[in-house]
Amino acid sequence: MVESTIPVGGGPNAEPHDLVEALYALYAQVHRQTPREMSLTASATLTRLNDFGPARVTALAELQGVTQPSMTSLVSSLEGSGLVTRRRDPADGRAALVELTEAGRIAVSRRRHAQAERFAAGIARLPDEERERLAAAVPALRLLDEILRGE
Amino acid sequence: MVESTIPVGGGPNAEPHDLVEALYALYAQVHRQTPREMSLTASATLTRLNDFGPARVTALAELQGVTQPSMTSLVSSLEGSGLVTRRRDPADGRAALVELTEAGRIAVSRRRHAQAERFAAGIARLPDEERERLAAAVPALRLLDEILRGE
DNA sequence: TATTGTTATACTCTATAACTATA
DNA sequence: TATAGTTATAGAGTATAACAATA
Repeated sequence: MVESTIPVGGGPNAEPHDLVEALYALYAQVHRQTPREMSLTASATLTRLNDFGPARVTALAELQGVTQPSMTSLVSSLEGSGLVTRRRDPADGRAALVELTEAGRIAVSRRRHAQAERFAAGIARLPDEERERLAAAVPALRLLDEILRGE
Repeated sequence: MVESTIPVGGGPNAEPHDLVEALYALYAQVHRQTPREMSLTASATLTRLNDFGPARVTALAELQGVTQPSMTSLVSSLEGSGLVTRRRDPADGRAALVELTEAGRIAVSRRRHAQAERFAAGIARLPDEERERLAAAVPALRLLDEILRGE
């Protein structure tokens, strides 16, 4: 069994299985308690555009793990809502650069605000020690995401 | 801005929104990279039935954050696949008790195994220090889930 | 009447296949 | 030919509304 032969690391009982289950449960909780104004892919795409600037449809599709046609459809929808714009890439006439509008930036900020508020309440109720461990693990969570994306 | 006024805790830059986004991104990634024999709700429902035994449609719907008709539809589909059975609750003629079959238990076990395997490969590539921090945060993730559930 | 569950219907998200435009 | 993107179409998952059966 993989669960019992590949320990996560320093934790006495923590195994990949435990981490997956914990993430699973917490993710489901987050998903349920966050107002669903838009899909996970939509908000992740807006966040990406906000943090890293304009990107091509193909790049966004790959980053979010959806197909090109799906991303085209999403971008069209976001464009219709005024959250992003499309413009031609001057360097390549085939490519479309997707860029966040001011309304898009506001939407990202508001969503972050709402999530932070919702979760800050729960996080505040954690024992100090656990809260610190959680904060310390955030970079590892991001790194793991990158690793899994790259493979 | 909430992001700058409500720190998670000991981390220098970690904020609630960082944690939420890291969780979202990471779980979405894991979910995408796990063979999609079934939906998130479906596997969560099977896992629940596996770990806690038979349950009513209403209870399952609430736990997964979907409507009763959606859960009815899912249960019918799982029943068609032979993963669960429906039976009448002897104590209440209106209620249907949903129960995992042997095939269902095998499916849960196999999915857990596949996720752990996929995840373990990524975890193994983390620097030792980050891997240890991740393992140390597992109890906090669980605790946070409980807190958010209870609120 | 209230509760449990189902059926009917529609909308959103995503996928595959076929197509257009540019390199 | 290969790449970037779109259009066309279909399937899965979920929601709301209306209904049936039981308490």
